[in-house]
Amino acid sequence: MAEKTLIVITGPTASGKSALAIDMARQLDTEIISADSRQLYRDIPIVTAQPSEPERQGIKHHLMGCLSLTDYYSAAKFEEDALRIIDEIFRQRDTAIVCGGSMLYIDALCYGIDELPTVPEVLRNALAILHHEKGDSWLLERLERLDPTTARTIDRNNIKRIFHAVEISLAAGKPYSSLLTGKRKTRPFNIRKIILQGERETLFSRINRRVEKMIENGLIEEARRVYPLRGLNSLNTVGLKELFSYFDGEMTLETAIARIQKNTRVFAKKQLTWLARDIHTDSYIKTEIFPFTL
RNA sequence: GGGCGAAUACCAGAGUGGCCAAAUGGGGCAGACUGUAAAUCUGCUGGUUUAUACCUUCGGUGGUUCGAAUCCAUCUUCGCCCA
Repeated sequence: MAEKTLIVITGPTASGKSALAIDMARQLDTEIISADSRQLYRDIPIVTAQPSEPERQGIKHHLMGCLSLTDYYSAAKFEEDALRIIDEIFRQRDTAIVCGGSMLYIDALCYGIDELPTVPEVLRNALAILHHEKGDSWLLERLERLDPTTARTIDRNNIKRIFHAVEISLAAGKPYSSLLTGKRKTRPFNIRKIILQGERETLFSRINRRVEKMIENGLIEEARRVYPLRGLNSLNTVGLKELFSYFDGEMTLETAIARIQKNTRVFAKKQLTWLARDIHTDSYIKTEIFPFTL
């Protein structure tokens, strides 16, 4: 059996990942798996910059536009889904392509993510109510009792993380920290990672242009359609939340658009920070740097 | 021509004798990240390679004072009002 290779294409938002992936997929006659926590959802193709049918050039795209906005998803699920799809692709071909900018997802796929119990919804809701009633300090106390190790190192202001550590500890019946192995999994295939990089200025102007194009393509209408569901996590997304504020009369359209551009730049910077660390971390994964594509 | 008000760090904007290199917000920069990650959180943002230290800053100049972003005089610019 020939060697199997997974090509992972990543980089900051608007760096041209999708175009490169489609190009490579066509040349290698294979399929694409999206690694993007927002492209997963249908109903929001414009903000998430999902390539249109003609842009896809007949290339099959997995994990894109397949969830409903109310669906729950996670990096662990992504690992599972992506591995399953990759396995299917490898039955026919020697290469598969993963493309996306959700760095946690990509790490989950490349290195694995520790197994944690699924938190029952009843437990999560009950905890949320208690937290709401008793406050942050109560939650921290719970964590100190349930998982002193995590309590010692966790960022005390990051309530979301604290909440998570508590709910996992409760669901597992043991400390959250004890479930973390700190070990990287290896995959039964080669991984070749391609990171798109370029001048910060170039990237920022690409972002600005792309946002303008999204508006032209009907972003406002898209946002308006999902506006009633605005509380959903899937809609806590750059490009939507700003327009929701505009709908609420909190800012002008012009301001909202400027804020989308700014928040997208901030998002891109976070991705770059992640990538910088990624590049400097020892890894058995072969990494190449490519320039932005046109 | 006369009267009043304003001028603060990249921007907006507090501060009205010492606790002020100067609140707060925005913007910018840097970072963390193992189950909602386009999320969530953190640090820095006058200079001096380190600083509980020194230097330079609050429109300009000159004063008062042990001490001034803060008080006085004067000049400049901007806004408002009366002509």
